[in-house]
Amino acid sequence: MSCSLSNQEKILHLLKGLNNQISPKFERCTGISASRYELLHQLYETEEINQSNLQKAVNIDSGAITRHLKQLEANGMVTRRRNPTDNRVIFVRLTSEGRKRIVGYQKEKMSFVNQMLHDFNPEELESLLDMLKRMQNNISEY
Amino acid sequence: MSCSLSNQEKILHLLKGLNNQISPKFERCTGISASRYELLHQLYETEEINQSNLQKAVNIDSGAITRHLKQLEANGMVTRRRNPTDNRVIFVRLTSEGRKRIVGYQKEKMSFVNQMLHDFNPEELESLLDMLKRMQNNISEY
DNA sequence: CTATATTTGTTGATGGGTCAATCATTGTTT
DNA sequence: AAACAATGATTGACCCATCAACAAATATAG
Repeated sequence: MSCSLSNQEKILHLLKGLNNQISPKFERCTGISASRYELLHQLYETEEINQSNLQKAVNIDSGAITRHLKQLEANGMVTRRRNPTDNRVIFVRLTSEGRKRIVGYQKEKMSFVNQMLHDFNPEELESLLDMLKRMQNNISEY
Repeated sequence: MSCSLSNQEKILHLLKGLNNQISPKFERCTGISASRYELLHQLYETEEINQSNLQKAVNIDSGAITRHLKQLEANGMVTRRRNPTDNRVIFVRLTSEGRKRIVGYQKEKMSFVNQMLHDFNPEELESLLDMLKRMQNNISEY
């Protein structure tokens, strides 16, 4: 990119490019997409959860949540059942197969993220975390 | 996301979530997608350029470059012509209409990015830039 | 009790990226 | 000159997100 860009513009450009690199490399490294991984990870930590809360945790569209879960269900990684006391709600849980598979994904994911941040010290990690949160907060208000 | 995540994992989650927020909001704010904007901006700064160099500047797949340019061409924003001395190469330039429109996009884009980073001081901007570059470099080697 | 509002989840359409295969053209090697 | 390699661009397939519309169920207001 041209030198005529401000730092703010460069930051935007880098965020976009970084994400475009992360997506396919994460999937190649771990064998699963980032959103699928997050869904499974959330289910690993919570015995059972409804789709609405999963959606809030993973932070993507509810339509996308449904599609992911349907495919994970077809793959035998999760099960879904309707809440008998509120038929709007669908509960989701990991199958034992899913519980087994998440362990390998976690290792690969840690490997990937540690590589990405291998030369960051703890202060930098805290600082980066803070800045990312602030940016997210700043554009939430848009 | 659960408190059981390390800072590295939180950073990855935030990067992903941030980008998912930036994409639609950038487009809503400016009226054009981020990649289209970058393509047009690159053409604004260079009288004429081939697609291969555009692809390097904007950092997306050459197939995506072709698709974007074909639509921009259909919209009357750019023109494309084959290099008479090397028939593999296609040159692209902004039309006068495109040149006119980019100005408005630039203003809106600056508005968007200034909002996103409104509470960052110059040291933080430099620091963030440096960290994003290092992450990009770290995963390039993956 | 009825009407209205809200919530949860589903589906279709769309846009944007990657991956891979392909074609045409040019460059390099033998 | 011919064979092979590399380059630039195109296209198809696929994945993933958003947006919007919708249906069913529950909650709330009157």
